[in-house]
Amino acid sequence: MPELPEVETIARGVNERVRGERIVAAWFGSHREPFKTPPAEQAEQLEGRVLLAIHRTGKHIVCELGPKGDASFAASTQPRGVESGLPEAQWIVHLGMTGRLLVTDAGNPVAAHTHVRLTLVSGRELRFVDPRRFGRLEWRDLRRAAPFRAAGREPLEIDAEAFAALFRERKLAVKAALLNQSLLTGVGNIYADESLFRAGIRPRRGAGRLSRAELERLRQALVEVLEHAIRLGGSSVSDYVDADGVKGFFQLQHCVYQRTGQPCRRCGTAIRRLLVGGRGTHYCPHCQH
DNA sequence: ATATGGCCCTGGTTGC
DNA sequence: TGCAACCAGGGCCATA
Repeated sequence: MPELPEVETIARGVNERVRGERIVAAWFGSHREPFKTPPAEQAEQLEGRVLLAIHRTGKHIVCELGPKGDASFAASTQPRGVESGLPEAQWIVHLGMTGRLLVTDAGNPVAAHTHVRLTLVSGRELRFVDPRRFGRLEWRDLRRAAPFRAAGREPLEIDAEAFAALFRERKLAVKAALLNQSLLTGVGNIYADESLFRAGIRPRRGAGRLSRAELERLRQALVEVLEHAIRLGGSSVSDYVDADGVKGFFQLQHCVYQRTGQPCRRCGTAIRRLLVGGRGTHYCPHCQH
């Protein structure tokens, strides 16, 4: 399930590969996809624009797009990477649980559940594949709307004071608070469990009942876990792969996530599993208090 | 206002 | 061996 480190890895990979390329054709295959913008409008708008940059905000991939140009003409006259200028629109991709954004040669076989194919000047394609269709695709015209902003704060940027304020007075479990995207953006089930383990805090503790020291431990644990995972290319559980189809390696570092019954790496106690806010939750009963 | 639980959707795993 | 029930959970929505 792509969370902040996986989305960061994918956004970086896609950016390196397609930045500066012009989209010459856009194909949207499924009309059952919960598109935030009608698929026909997205396809029509994407065609002819240059991908200026691709980056991550929370769990969202934001593609910055230049003004419309003549796709067929541009193909032969615009060297790759020379385009500049301010973005005129954004294409927002949320991968949901099983979404993938892949860069591939146009001739390569099209995987099942491929919902979008963007043909690029170079002959390659940017493809959106999502078996469970929990992903979301949105078009934003920057001439009429503000740039995309996630509701919650970035865990890698928030300072100790603001972090503590997010949890103050809250009655819900600290794990549920970590997963709430309107508080923090980008944290999902894996990194919530792993950061709580690293901070030594039980997932069912009330968010508002944590001491200031515990909250600061949690914030630091979150930063360390997320940055470590980014360095390793994310966690490959289920079928996650990056823009090149390469797996990440952080799953090998997991201390608690999906390790129910296995010995804690620190103390040897069997890892326990329970349900918090309807999500499978893993913790060490000895190391976490 | 905050918090909770159901729903969507498919593939992999489990159980009979 | 085969097939059905079950589980995975991010975000959104209705409800308390």
